[in-house]
Amino acid sequence: MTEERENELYDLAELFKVFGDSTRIRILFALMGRDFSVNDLAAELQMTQSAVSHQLKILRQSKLVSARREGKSMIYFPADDHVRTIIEMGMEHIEE
Amino acid sequence: MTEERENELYDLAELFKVFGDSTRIRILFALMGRDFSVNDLAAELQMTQSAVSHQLKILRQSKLVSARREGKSMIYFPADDHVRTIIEMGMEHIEE
DNA sequence: CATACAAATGAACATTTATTCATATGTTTA
DNA sequence: TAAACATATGAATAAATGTTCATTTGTATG
Repeated sequence: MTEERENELYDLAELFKVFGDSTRIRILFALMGRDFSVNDLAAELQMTQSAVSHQLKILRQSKLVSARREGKSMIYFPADDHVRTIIEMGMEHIEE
Repeated sequence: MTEERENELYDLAELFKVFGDSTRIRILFALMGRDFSVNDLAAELQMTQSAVSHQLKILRQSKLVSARREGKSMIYFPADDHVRTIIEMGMEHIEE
C-alpha cells in the first residue's frame, strides 16, 4: 500500500471519527432541518452551551459546518451537501 | 425530536464510530481488494495478530465483515456492498 | 494422541476524548 | 461606557477505547 494511500485512509478515519459521536450527529441532523444559534442548539439538544460550542468547533474545523454572525448570535449551518449525503448513506445501512 | 429519531441518530453515531479508526479503515480497505486471513492481514498492516483480531471482532459485531473457515485459518471478507459505498463516499469528501 | 499452527480472548495500561466549570472575548443597547 | 447577552476557551475530570502481553480455544497433521 502506498504511503499516499495510507495517509488518505488516515484522513478518512479522521472524517468518520467526527461523525462518530452522538452529540455531533445530533447537531448535524438538527442543522439539516434549519439554521441554529448556539443557544438554540443547546436548548434543542438539552445540553449546555459550552458542550455544544466545543463540538461546533470540531465540526467547523472539519469543514462540516459554517457560521455567520447575526447580532449577538452566531448562526450555524451545514457547510455543504456532503453532510446530508454521508448521513443519509449511513441511515440506509442502519435501516436493514 | 422523537425518541425513535434520537435512537436512530445514536445508532448512526455508533456505525460511524466503527469507521472512525485508522486500523479498522485499513482493514476494510484491504478487504475491499481481496479476502484475507487474520495473519495475512496482520502482516499486510504491520500489526500484531492480536490487535487485528480485536478489531475484526468489532467489525464482525457491526456486520461490516464476515468470515469463513479454511483449514486452520479464518478468512475475512466484506459483509456487503455498504462498506465500499460508505468508504467511497467518505473519499469523495476528502478529495476536495 | 501429541504437537504445531491459527485465531480469539481477557486483563492491564496508556491515550484519547467529551463534558463540566469558571472565565474570557465579543457584540449590542440603555 | 457600563451592563447584559451570546459565544468561545482552557483546565480538570471521568469515561471510552486501542494495543500489548499472556493465555486459551480450535483445527489439522505427523
